[in-house]
Amino acid sequence: MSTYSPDLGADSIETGKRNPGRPRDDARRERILAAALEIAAEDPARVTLEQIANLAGVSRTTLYKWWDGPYDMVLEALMERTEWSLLHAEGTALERLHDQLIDLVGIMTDPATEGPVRLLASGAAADAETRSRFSKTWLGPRRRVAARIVREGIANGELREDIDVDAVIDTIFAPIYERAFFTGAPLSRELVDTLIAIVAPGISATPRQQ
Amino acid sequence: MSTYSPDLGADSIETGKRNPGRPRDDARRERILAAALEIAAEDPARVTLEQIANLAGVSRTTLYKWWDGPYDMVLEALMERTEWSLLHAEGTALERLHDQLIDLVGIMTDPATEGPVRLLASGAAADAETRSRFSKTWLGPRRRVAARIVREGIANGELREDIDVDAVIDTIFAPIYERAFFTGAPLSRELVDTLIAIVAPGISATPRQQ
DNA sequence: GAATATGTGGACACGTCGTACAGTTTACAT
DNA sequence: ATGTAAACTGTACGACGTGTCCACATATTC
Repeated sequence: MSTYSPDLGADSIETGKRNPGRPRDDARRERILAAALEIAAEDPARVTLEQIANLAGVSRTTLYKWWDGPYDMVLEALMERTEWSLLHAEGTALERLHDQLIDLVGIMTDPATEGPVRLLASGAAADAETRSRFSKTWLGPRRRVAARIVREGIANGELREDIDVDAVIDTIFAPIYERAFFTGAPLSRELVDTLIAIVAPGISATPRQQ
Repeated sequence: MSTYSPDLGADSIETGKRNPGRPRDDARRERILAAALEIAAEDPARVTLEQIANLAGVSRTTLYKWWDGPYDMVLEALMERTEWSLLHAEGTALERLHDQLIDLVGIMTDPATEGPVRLLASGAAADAETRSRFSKTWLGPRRRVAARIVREGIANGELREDIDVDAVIDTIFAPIYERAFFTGAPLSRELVDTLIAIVAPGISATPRQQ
């Protein structure tokens, strides 16, 4: 039900008015999200409402009030801790795509975020509704940044005009996910270099000859 | 524990001897695998030992004897029904890779196999041991076929000598899986064409100019 | 103090899991 | 025929997570 819940029960900034009743304890909320993320990082199989409630020192009932379930909590927690990866740097389109891939490799390599993302992906693969949630919330923002980079590259003549933006993004991002989720093959900066090198000639307006 | 169990309890071909005791009922085994696959296709959330046992008209105890759990059964059943996709056709390396991609799209589009593969992928993303099982049993054979095609392409001068075979395979296969499992974006022959077109200039020995 | 919303803790029925065990069925061997 | 061995059945059990309910305590506003 809740997706983000930014400042529920807290002051309404515009009106300066408070809702009647006991306000939501924000420290509690953060403890809960931290607990969910920590358990997801250590052992995805142990991500359960009971375990999260225990680790956060909170009643299980409270979790039901604010979240749909463990998936919901991990998604919300992860989003807050990976906002940094949505900033885009300077340079050519290929360089900026390269940087974004490096960020993704960083997330999938960091023990604190690797497990949680795996858990989310697992849910997405299994259930259609969860899949659209994962797609919208996790993949969406990243794909939008990449799409913007590609379109700017097309506009300034660096990239070909006739490329399929979505397919290009798939081509460079999907291998990272496949390795992390399915093959278990290592992720590295070299891999990112290689992926970009494979795709570059096919999307550059003036393909390099060699 | 069991991965394939080809002819346990049946005649040992070499010796012509039978193990003592009641032989395994093969019809029963097939009913069980069919049931597992059918439920996985219809509703992955309902893939449970009890449901499979009921649909197959079999005792739950029997399932424990031969398989580790539902995952095991679906994997075994799916492998038997997708053997056809491991045959490789004729043509240039790019054409053969194209055909293999089409086969994969076929599997991920067929309602009978789409759900099961999703279930397997979901388990792989969540658990390390399951991941290596999925990688070895499902992805492995497909990647080996693709790797062979790429290496032959290199050998006969169609493809560049300095390409990273694994990375190339990732680049064209991973987008199919990402769409099926995560974004929910449609799979089509056109997508396969597009993917090949993006990668082709980067791996061809004599890149096409346009 | 009254009203209101958050948070607690215990209880319940439900479903799945993994294991155990006694009993039956089906084959082979003598 | 009788015995042996392994497949298969049916049932039961404890453990665990889920989802929901309810009475009660706590914090804040009006």
